[in-house]
Amino acid sequence: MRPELQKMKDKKQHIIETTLHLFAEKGFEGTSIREIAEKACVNVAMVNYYFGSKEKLFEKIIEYKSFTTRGILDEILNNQSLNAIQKIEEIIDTYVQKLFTHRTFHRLVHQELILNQREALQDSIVNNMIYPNSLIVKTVIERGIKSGEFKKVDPELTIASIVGTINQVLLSKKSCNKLMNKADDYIPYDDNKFKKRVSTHLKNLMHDHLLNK
Amino acid sequence: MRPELQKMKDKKQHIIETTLHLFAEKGFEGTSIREIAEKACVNVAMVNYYFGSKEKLFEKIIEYKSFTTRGILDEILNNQSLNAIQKIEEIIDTYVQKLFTHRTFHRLVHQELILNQREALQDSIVNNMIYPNSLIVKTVIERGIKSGEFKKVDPELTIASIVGTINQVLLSKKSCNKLMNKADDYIPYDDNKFKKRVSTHLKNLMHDHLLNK
DNA sequence: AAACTAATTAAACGTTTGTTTAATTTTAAA
DNA sequence: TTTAAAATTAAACAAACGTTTAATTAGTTT
Repeated sequence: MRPELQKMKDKKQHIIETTLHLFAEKGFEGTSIREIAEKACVNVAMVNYYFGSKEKLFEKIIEYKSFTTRGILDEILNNQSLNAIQKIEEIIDTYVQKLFTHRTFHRLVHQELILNQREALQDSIVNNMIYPNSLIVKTVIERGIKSGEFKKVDPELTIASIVGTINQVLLSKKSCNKLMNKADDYIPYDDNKFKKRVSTHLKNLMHDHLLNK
Repeated sequence: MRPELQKMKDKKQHIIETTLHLFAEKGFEGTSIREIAEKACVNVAMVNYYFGSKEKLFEKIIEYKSFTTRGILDEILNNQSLNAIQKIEEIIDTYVQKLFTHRTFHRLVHQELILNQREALQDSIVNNMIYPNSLIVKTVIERGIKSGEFKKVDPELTIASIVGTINQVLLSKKSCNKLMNKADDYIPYDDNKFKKRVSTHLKNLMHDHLLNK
């Protein structure tokens, strides 16, 4: 029973990965189960056999993928050897790294947030993914303000500026390339120099904005 | 023929407005023509009679709505009585005002950018809406740098920070309220105090980031 | 008032959708 | 090797989809 169960898990994961990319490219409603089955090389019925329904498959994707993206920020928050601005820098590096690497998943999450469908799923995204992370960053900023290391900024909107900048760049390859004066076929997200450029900009921005001078 | 044509135009506009909200809430594929017809109180066939197809209706919405959101930034750029940082402040006010007011439309645009469907439409959005505006802001920043009023920042990513911050807040009511510690039924986008808060934060951020001290 | 065009309708078109069924094959345990 | 459960399949399901048709009503022009 063991190796069989393993195979099933592989197949389930394979369907999840395939569907993630299809959903991110074409949207939930824009992707048919037959399309998923074809691209994942499984029978149409297998999707419902494994996941129950298209919507439950969606929820499984969010659940499965958000599990892999958690818990790194906590370490930064509690790292005693870093001062406030160093923590912010670490947070920026972490966000850039994570969001760039898992950009397909984050596109899907954004799609789901923008739409007013599937309220439970939206709640789960906000409460389990977005809010806990924001809270950690907010704590870092507020402690920095309290200790006098930071100016009295707007903590919540400062977070929005960090995450929003990255999201703006990840939004679409086409709009990113146009803004950056790159060729249409350039893939900025695989370019480490570009990643570095984004995190450098954000660190400069936060230095200017947060530090008392 | 005059009043009849007028009536038709009203009906077309009415369908456009109705569809805009449906598309923004449920997505293009998630909205059926029958739903549109019902909500707009017209016969199902009228949509195809007026617009030819669902996709052409989509293009008309983008075309119609982007026409109403153009040409304000040019005035700021060419206003001789403003210095560079004052122009940035005006740009921030304009962006906050415009994006908050037309947030339904901008959600739709973002959806379309995030998806890799309908390439022509995406091109049109990038080339006719996003790029021209970015170019103006970029020019303001670059002139500010040249004149010594601004530090040598990354112009493109500074734009991403301005627009990205606003978009982050506009992304979803739920995530915005959670981040801002507001009640679930609070509508931040209709609250002028919140609008003011966003533009104040952005002006502070840009002061810190751009100005030579 | 007649003639013509545009607007509107209900009904039907063929596809595609997500899902289910029932039969078959594969797999692991007895 | 038999047996029972799990995995896989092709086929079918009703419902919903975007779109078209053909008939009717409304409006304008002559």
